Amino acid sequence: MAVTIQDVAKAASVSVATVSRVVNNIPLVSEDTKQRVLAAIDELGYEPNEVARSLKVRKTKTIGILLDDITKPQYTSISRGVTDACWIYEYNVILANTDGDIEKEKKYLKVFMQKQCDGVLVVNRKISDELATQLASLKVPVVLGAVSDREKKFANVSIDNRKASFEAVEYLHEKGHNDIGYIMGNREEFTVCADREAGFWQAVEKYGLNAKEEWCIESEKKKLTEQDVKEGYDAMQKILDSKRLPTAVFAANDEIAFGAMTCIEERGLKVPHDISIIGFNDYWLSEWVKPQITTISHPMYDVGAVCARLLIKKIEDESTSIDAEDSIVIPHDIIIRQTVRDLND
Amino acid sequence: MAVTIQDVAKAASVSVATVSRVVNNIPLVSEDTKQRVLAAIDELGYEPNEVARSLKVRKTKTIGILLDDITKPQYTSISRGVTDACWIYEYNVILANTDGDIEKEKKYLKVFMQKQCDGVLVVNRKISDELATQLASLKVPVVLGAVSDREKKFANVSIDNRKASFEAVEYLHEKGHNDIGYIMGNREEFTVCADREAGFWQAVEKYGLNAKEEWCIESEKKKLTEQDVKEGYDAMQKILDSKRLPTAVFAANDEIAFGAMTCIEERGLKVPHDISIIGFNDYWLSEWVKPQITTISHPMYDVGAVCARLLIKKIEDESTSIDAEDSIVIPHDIIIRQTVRDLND
DNA sequence: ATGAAAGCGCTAACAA
DNA sequence: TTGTTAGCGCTTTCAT
Repeated sequence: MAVTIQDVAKAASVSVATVSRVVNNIPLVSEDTKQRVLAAIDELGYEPNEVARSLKVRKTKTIGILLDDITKPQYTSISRGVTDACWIYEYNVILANTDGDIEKEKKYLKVFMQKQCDGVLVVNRKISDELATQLASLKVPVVLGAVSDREKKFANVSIDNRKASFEAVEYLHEKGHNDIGYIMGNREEFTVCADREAGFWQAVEKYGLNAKEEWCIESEKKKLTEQDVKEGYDAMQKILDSKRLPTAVFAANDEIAFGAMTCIEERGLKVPHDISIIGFNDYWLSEWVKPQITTISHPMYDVGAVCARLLIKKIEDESTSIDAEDSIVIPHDIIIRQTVRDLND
Repeated sequence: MAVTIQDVAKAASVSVATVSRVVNNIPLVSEDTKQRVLAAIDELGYEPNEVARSLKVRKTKTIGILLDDITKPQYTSISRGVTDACWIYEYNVILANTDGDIEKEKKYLKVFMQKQCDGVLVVNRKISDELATQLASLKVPVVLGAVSDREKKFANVSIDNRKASFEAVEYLHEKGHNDIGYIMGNREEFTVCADREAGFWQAVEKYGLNAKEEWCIESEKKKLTEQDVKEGYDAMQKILDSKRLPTAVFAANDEIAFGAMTCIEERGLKVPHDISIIGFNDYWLSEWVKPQITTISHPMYDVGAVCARLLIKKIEDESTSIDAEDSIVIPHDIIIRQTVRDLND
């Protein structure tokens, strides 16, 4: 049987109220009794029972995080950012992998509520309408990480994917590329892909680029578990089968870019001599493969940390405004390495 | 104000005890009242307050997991295995990244206890004596994942690292390699490295191999955040600077192997023609780089899942035996690919 | 400055 | 089969 506040009170010959005061650093306790209580706490090895405290104060100092799959590098970094920020504010995080399965999402959300989480973070490939409905019905703050809902009802923190990919294509254009393609994840399933695709087409239009249909491959894949590298490899096969080739291809992420490059080399072509590649996310691998991949940075750790901070702020401010006005945009960068050839030379 | 069991009782015109019975599926409730209660629950949207329940039953159905850094691929997979297993048994996991910092470890352990976690999982590069002391003083079950403590006091689940690396070297020997080296993580800081090194020397001794001192590089690095690839690259530089070269090098993990291979190629040598490489862990990358890396599989997902299962078993069995008798060994395999040359041909 | 006491939402004897 | 009631360990008025 663990030692309780009662035991401490008895040992220090004070009331439980007094012990509670010293534990919570509430003034109004004479230095003398405070020391007596502290001594008793120390001697008995008393640890406050957070469960009892939570029940009383109706706050658990824990947040739930709904995550597609922590195994995907992007999500891993985000989760690290989240836990680090929570560590600072003394919150705990309950982790839930859902694989984008709405049933799991609902179940976990229910658990979060039963466990009286103070808020929930969602880091998903996309926010389905059904999930949005669920989230809207919660009585605690919600923040989305690296994703946004269709209706923009929830606060989210993310980079500007549309703008970033616009800039990537603009960069390609500056380097003299006018025949370009892309390899994208499934637009319906991955919100970031829809955004990145939009930016792509926006740049194509603005600069009058030539993006033939057979150079633009959108993945069918729905599941997150399939290997992105393989996907990039397969997509590039298709692109290389077309009669004319693009001079550059924009990949939705670096793993896809890597797979695409592998395919290109296997077919006896050279990157960037024959085809230029630009990736996305700046995965550590990109610096180590040959040639090093030119890409867009995506500071996921920051996304996670800012996410958590925003959520905690909402929790503690009791500001019930669960709308996108609080959304935060994290800056990105273009990382120039070796996979884009300058055609102007 | 959330709806409580009281509200439901009132709405269904029964006592709270009855409501509690139907919520917890305790028989002895007439079908008739049961339906009335269920209807009331449904209508009011009642969700049981787990915090109150936990306080009463002295079980929280949550476990704490102390993790070095979830960002490292090995640990990521383990954590996924853990959460998946917990999902099945309806446990929740509170995640703590400690970076191997004893202060953080102590702090988090304290939090785990205050939150009344039912058990704790430790997935660290090593169990320091101080951490072992802390763990031993807990009144809840402890299980170690992919690591063991010096005194083997705690149950752990892991592959047999010593045996696996013995087999790796044995394989090298079978292929005609007698001049071999290794690139290892710091033995003091990483328990697996100490084990893998032991297996290495055991094989060297058994087969009378030649493992020159300058071919055996042990990393100085203490921090987990430094890039393994870079480490492998730098270590290989040193090896290639020696007067005579080994015919094969055993790398402590695939990232190190990859870095080493990069270095070898940059110096104008070929893998496996000039130097063979064998890695460890079977990281996804190994199948995609050229040449594909021969390696030892390390099913971390399984380690995590089994870990969690064992911990939950201990929790629910109330079996207070916190000793290594419960330890579980996960099987490994050697994955033959393209980086080991057969010198017998 | 300190204590008494009510109660957070739930479970589990015990009674009826 | 159902209800009454006493806590679980803590915080927080309200008295003193």
